[in-house]
Amino acid sequence: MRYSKYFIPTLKENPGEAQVVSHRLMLRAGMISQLSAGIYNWLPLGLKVLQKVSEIVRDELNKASAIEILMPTLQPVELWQESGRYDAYGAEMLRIKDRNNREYAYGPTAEEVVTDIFRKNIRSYKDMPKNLYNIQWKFRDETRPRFGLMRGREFLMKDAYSFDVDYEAAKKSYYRMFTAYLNIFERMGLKTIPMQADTGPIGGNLSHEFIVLAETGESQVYCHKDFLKTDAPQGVDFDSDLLPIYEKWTSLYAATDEVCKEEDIKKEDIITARGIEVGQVFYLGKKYSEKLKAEVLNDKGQPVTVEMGCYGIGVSRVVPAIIEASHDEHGIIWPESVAPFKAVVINLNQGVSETDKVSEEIYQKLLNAKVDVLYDDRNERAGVKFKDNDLIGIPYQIIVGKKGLENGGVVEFKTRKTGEKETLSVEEALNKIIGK
RNA sequence: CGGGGUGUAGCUCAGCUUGGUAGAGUACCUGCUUUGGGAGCAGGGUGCCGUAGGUUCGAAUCCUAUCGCCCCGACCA
Repeated sequence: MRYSKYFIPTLKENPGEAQVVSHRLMLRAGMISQLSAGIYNWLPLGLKVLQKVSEIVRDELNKASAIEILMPTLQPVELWQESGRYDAYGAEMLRIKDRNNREYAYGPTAEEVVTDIFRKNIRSYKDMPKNLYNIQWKFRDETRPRFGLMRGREFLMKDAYSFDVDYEAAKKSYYRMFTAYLNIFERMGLKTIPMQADTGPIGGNLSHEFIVLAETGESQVYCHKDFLKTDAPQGVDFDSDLLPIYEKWTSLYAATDEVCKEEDIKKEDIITARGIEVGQVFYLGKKYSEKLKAEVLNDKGQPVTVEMGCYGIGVSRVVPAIIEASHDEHGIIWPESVAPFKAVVINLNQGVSETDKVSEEIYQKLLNAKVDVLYDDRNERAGVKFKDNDLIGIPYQIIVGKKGLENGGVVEFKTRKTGEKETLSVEEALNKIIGK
């Protein structure tokens, strides 16, 4: 992509409305712009990151045998009346009437709709288990939206729902999602810790919040220090017994400020940190299947009400969470897996035939190698280009300048994360990118 | 929803106390110079001073209402 033909409206100054670092940086990097309270436009750079995050979620869920569907944003309120949540959900649910005065909800979540899909299509235990998910815009009419996308009213959420014939099977579904979540966040370059969460009226202990550790996180969390050196499992066979993985990750202490106990957090090896919740897994039992009569016949030919679980990831919230966990005073530092571009070619002397020629050549070779590359071909001074590119945080910069070309035909290879600059030949610089 | 703040140029903000021609920096446009860390000089204002009433000879400024946005709290992916 040529920067001169693209659309990245960066800001030199901090917008007044943004207080938290991720919000400020997303606005300044031209990723998003605010349309209304808690409602944002996704500009090209922001959209690319959102898509990369979505793709990782999708890929890992598919590996765990979840099946993607797409449910509408608008849901007839009759389903909510049937589940009993029409009144319970309150003012957070945005209600809309159509021209025939029929009432709809802009879905804040989709238990009712997905259960309806299940009950209308699945009749036998032989067709179980099933895990259906979608990545769809949700709306919750928060009384006070804040922190940019971290707590907007409209947000992109991945919500998965498992259906099993009995509790034992439901637990296995839970472990599958639990394990998939470890992999998902690891791939995004995030240090995430599952923490025991409140299960409310359902009871039991099968609910975990996935908390990203970030110095500027919104809430105080406590966890065993060994979590810092625990890596997500690799190459998991999702048909195997996942209980050991689950136990490994839940045996160590981890709790948010809301649920922790005074005596626990004072123990040795427990560290204090800041965190952001990016996902939650939850065993639902028969809460919705009972109300909505989602039943199948078991192997004895008897009808049983199915066991459900729900599993959310705030996809649009993950983006600022990554920024909170990965930035410096110059701007964003994207982990490679979610970066809007893998590399940027910065031509410091646009219009000078030699630098134009070499920059163009590097750009074309990277394109040919299927590298998602940005070419900063703007007619701007070097300083502007350095500042903008550090701000938008693309992992690798290949800097092409007159000086280097005259001085042995070299370019600079800069790693955004470390700030390290290496002087390399064009060939070497290309290999650094293509080889990765 | 309780408490506080704020709305003036694309952005950051001054002007309001004490009413009298709409401002600065930056961005943007033109020209010349410059060209490796947000350049210099010269020229250009792009504005329903959130909106609606009111007071006044005269309102960005005072009064009333209303809307938007931000922050703290309660609440939450």
